[in-house]
Amino acid sequence: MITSTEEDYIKAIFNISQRGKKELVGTNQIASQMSTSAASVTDMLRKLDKKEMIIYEKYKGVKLSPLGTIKAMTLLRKHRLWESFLVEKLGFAWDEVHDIAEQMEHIQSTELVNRLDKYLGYPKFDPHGDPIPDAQGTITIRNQVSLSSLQTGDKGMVVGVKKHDKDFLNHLNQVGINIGTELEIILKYDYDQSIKLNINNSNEALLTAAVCENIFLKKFS
Amino acid sequence: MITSTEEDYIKAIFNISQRGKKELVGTNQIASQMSTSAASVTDMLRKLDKKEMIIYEKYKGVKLSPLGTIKAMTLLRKHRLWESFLVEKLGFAWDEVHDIAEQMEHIQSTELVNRLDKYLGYPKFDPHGDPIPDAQGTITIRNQVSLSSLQTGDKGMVVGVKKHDKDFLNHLNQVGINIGTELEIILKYDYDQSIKLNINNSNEALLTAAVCENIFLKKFS
DNA sequence: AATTATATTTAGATTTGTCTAAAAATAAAG
DNA sequence: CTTTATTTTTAGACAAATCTAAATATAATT
Repeated sequence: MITSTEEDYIKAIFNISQRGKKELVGTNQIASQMSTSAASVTDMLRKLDKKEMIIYEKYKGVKLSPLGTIKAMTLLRKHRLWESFLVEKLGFAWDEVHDIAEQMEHIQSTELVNRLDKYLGYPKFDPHGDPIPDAQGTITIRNQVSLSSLQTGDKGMVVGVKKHDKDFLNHLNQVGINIGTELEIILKYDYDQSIKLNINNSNEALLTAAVCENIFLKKFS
Repeated sequence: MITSTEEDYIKAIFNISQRGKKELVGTNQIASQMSTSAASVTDMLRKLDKKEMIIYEKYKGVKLSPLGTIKAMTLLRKHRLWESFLVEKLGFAWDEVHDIAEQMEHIQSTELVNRLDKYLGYPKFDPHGDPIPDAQGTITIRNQVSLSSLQTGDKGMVVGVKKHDKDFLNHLNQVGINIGTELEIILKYDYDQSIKLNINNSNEALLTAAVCENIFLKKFS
């Protein structure tokens, strides 16, 4: 059996290796991601290595084993399906569901996850636009670009966000940006890469480069 | 904060005190209910006493404090709402949901529970016929009698069961008994109190006294 | 009331996950 | 190619929840 804590480490390793370019993940990276000490991480890496969830080489770093990767995909699947449930069925806002889903993803029952998936109509993306792995662990890749990469005159529709914390999502709510929102770049300032844009053909807004980096769009060709 | 383990102890104490006549619950009772040692129970009782969840007197026994009672009702509410969700929305059978709900009841979020309650239409009883406490902890009492107490000729409708384990519920499935099933006592044998009955005005079945004890009915006057 | 039986608690040890501080290995800089 | 800085691991300790075995308290029985 895998404990809830072990699952959290697997998830952290997966997340870090997704966003970084490097093959191996470092002890300190995991420690800061999980707000714990490097020593605790080392202890856990030993344990996960013995359980064959990771490939671990002292002082070098760590990566998920095939078994660990499957575990990570299952956790991602559960997390994103529960987020979808909370938003679609219970009416939560997209900035309220992360912490609850964080608890629900640890519930052990394959049957439960698969029935939930069916009940939700086999969604391909969660409320933040992240792809939901299917029962086989397969993910639907979408043709998306960062808002940062668009230029003056470009148009597109918001399909996802990179950050999931309350503060960031709340800011988007205030500006009027959501999944499905249509954007048109009125002007991109060379000075600081901030972007003035038109939202759903009505409001205007100015976004900093830091915000733009975290918004994904499907570009209208 | 209350840990998941502490919650399990609170639930056990509540359950034992419900089914027994005595005011105080003993250490050994809790130990056997939770499949653990008496020594572990003593340790935990100290802890729960310090947290003012229980009233504990060495060698005498234990009972829930007002705070502990509220905790127990909340857990019951969560457990039964999740069981309802699993059966009503995800299509699980009533004998498959206990273990999953046992995990889900530990999820911390009052908002989640209340939204779930609303989503389910504020049900008063769960799939086993047990009453679901509302947000204030109030329980709807139902006018029910044990099948054991009925006599030849009596009629009634099944509204609940006392045992929730898979084997027992599976047996009822096989016999054709469910919540809502109508029963008529054809004959109650004096010898061993076993009962021959008619199910939904069609099939016949013979139930032992041990089984009858665990079935609750609303008696037709 | 003394003795036996049962129930409960204490003592001491174990496991899991965590910590701080110190040591060792690797990477970076001169 | 040393020296310095950074990263990682080890050593030792702690809190939570558990265990077994031994001691103590309560209940039951003669």
